[in-house]
Amino acid sequence: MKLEKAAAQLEALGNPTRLQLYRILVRAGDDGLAVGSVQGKLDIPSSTLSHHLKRLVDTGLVTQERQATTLICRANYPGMNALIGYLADECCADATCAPAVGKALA
Amino acid sequence: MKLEKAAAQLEALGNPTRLQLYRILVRAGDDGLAVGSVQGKLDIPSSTLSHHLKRLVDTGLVTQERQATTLICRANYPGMNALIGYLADECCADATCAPAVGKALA
DNA sequence: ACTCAATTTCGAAAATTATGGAAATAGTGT
DNA sequence: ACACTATTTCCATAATTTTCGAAATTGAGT
Repeated sequence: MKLEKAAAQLEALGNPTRLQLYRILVRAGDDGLAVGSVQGKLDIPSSTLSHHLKRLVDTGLVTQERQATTLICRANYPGMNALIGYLADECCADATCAPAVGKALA
Repeated sequence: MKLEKAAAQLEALGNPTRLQLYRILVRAGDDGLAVGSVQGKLDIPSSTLSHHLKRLVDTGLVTQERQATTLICRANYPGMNALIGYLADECCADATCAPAVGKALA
């Protein structure tokens, strides 16, 4: 993973609304969630939500799939895993940070 | 870790210059690096660097320690580990993403 | 073609961030 | 106190991000 891409993903997650949005999608699991359903949970105008969602999609952290008129959104786990891997690599490049990663695994 | 704090840390890392800066500090290891040395590696004005550095310190990703006139900066591994743990927890809350975390461990 | 529902794009205002030169500060030695 | 170096703060400007109402679009059904 290139630094530029990692930075873009980190920036995408580095906004409380978007991080919350991402959390909601993670918790929705493989079924995903329609944009409208997410809007109900976040209670923000649809155009604002659409912009945030686009950011997450553009950076590869969320995928979308059409089902009739609704758009199903899903957290893109491989994308997140790549990011976590990048951070862990950066972090572990010189020091031992296995404990925390181990905790995440458990 | 609270969502707000995680978002602040992610935002701090979500800027190419700051991510690069953090990388440099990680690679410097436990000895840390003086602000001036970092400046030499990044080649940006000192005031700009100081602003970015402050962001990383404020969010708990970097620590500083005075040594005579120079300020030694160090990557704060526990801070990063907590962030990685948070992301992993969010990610793993509903799906299995052990493979990537395992990879980070290896 | 028309209508309805879901979602995005447009356009514009407010807020925040990024950048860096110049001045101020802090620390050490003389 | 003075000089010197390292770093930060002050200040302003440019750029980007956030926000959201209104209009446009997309897709399905009639």
